Amino acid sequence: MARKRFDDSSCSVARALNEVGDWWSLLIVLQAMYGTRRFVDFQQELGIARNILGDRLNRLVDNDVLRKVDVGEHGPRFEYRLTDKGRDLFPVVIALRQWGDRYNPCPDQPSLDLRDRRTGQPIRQLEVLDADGNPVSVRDVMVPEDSEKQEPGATRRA
Amino acid sequence: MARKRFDDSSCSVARALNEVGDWWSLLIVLQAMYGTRRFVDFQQELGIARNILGDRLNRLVDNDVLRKVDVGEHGPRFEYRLTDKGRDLFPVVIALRQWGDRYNPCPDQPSLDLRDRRTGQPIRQLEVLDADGNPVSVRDVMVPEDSEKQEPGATRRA
DNA sequence: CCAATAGAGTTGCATAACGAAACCAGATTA
DNA sequence: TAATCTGGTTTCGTTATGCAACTCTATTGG
Repeated sequence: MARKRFDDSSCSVARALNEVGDWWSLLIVLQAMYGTRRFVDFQQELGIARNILGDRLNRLVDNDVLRKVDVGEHGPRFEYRLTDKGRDLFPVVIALRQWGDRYNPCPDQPSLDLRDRRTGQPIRQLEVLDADGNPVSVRDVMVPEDSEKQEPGATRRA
Repeated sequence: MARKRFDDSSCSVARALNEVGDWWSLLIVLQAMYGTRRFVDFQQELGIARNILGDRLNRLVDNDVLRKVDVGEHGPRFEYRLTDKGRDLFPVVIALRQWGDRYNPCPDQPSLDLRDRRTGQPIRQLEVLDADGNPVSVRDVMVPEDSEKQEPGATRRA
């Protein structure tokens, strides 16, 4: 049977995964953040099969994560560029990178050292904060009583 | 052919996706964060097929994201609980949730209102910050010259 | 004591998704 | 005119996924 989809799920995480939750989509977005824009470049840098790449690019364009731009002055040339929506996946990518660096560091290479281009400062560890700036862990989180109709089980431990 | 794997990829994002990058794993982790612990509960709350659930749970246990605990006082009873590694996926989940809330809000329901249990404060939007606390966007990021051997294309735009 | 029920899976089968390589088509270069 | 480049689509065989049915242990009800 087909993969299950979550377009109509009440859970926004599920809906997000619907768009970028497969094996390749987030890696394509990541590659786009590195500056890759053309079909062949995605194909070579990711080592993805071309049919899959075509399918994923189309889907990302459909979902407004990428924009397909015709830059063909001589011959067919297209570029896939991040939209604002795509660019806003940055925290997701960074969160995954930091998690991967922490728990699955590459044995023979140091972690990628990302820095702010202007200040030269390294990037801080992502933290979930409350409005006052206090760090919030999984266990600290709750859903107010009068708005817990969405997620099954959300009341118990949120 | 089988899905491509990235165990040995130099990219920590790819390695992270290797462990939680499929359709179900992150949703299982999310559900675990809500407090779900038993096989049947995961099955019912997620609507996942039992064989797939079994496979994913095993894989998450293998990867040390979940811990399988035998709580069988009378009859076989197991619980799948988050490890520290699993709990540290919290920022990833929150980042996805905020992205989903922003770009794919549920038409008929408000977004889940997560708050700090103690302070009652809502959770702040995740931001990527540099060491000084300045927000950093995709375009601001770079990789220092002497450490850019890891990711193809990382130099151009990081 | 026997039947029914629950928890935790496993097995079998059909279908959809994936991956590799071949193929196609317009435009450019040699 | 042939070879090449870009951007795909097609074909085909292998996996993965999903559903339903089945297993096995243990508890509960009568």
